[in-house]
Amino acid sequence: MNRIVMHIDVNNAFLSWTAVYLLTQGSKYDIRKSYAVIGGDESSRRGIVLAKSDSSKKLGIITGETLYSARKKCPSLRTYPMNYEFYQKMSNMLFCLIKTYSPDIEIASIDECYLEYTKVRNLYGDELEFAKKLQKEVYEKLGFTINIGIANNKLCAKMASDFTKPNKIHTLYDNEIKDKMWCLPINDLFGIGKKTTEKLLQLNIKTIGELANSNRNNLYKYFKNMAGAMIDSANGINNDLVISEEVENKGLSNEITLIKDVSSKQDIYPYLLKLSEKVGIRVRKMDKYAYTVAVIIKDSSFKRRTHQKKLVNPTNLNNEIYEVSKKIINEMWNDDPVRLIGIRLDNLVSNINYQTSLFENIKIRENNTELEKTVDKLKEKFGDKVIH
DNA sequence: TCTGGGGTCCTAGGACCC
DNA sequence: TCTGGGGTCCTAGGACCC
Repeated sequence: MNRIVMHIDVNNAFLSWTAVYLLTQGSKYDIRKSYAVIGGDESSRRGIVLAKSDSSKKLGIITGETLYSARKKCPSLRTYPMNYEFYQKMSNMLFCLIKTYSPDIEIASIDECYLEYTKVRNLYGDELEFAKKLQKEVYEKLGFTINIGIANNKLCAKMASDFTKPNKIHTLYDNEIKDKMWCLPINDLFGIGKKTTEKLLQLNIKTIGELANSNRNNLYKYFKNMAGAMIDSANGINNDLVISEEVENKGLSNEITLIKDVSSKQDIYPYLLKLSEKVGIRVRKMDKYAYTVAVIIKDSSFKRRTHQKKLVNPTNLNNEIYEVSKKIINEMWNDDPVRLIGIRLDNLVSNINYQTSLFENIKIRENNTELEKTVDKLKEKFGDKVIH
């Protein structure tokens, strides 16, 4: 029997969820039916479109563009702020509902997941009928619409859920790939972004079909090891499994766009301190230690740079992260204006094997970790200001 | 009052070792 | 006396995704 995989995707997730939120707050007005977007805060230089309604989309507004530019396309545009906590709640409710049918789902992001249907087909029958029922149930219980893609593997299911929106179900079985996918422009293929699209167009490869039938050796010259994977994708070939266990993050980062460009060490240090605390809390919560600390900066022309340091002994202490990040910024930065600053922790491990520390030092560090964890809990309970 | 924040994976070069 | 080849680790940057 053929494998059956579904990809389930919330339509305009952030905007739909804010619409649901406003309706539960008694609003009589559904922002999904108007010229609306979810946008960042312009006064703190985060003014971009994060999600848009279908009518905004029809006017050419795209995710990622500035609100300034979106407003030029639609002067009457209404913008709403993010409500991340509520989004997380809606996301959890959606996945819980889907899990009542099968535990075999992979959460791919806050608003999409894969469902391995092969094993439960005996239970629920025809996949198309099942998808219709699921779609209806989600709308009735949670108040928003989803797209469902049905195919014989993850990639094709993902492609299918993206065909037309909203509230649609599409199939892209192996025998439909030529008809339904090969006519699409090359940038519609999952994994092909802006840069690769530009290169492919230069080679006169414009559609997924043209990529599917390209010469492997020829493409190898331009894309190296990527070439084979690209051609396979274009042919709808994909063997990825639906992985239901939650995989732990490989690393974690926090970054912040500054209200104003900063060009002195003294002004950047307080941000580094704040970020050290933020990533510190997160890594301690995971019960992990980081071997690598990286500092990320974005300059006034939006060029990103990173520098990192590998530690002899991994850490999860605010103060150690802060001291290392100060060292890094001093090495990498000569006070040119900076727009964004971030800290990333990588090479996370669960256990510490101290290479150089004496027993007493280990004791002290373990005590510090315990102390900081206690502070984390107090802050969580009573707010940031409880301890100075 | 122009351009977010959080991730993943891959590549290429240099250092170092045998 | 005149330069191989393979492997690993580390670093910086790029591409992509939501």
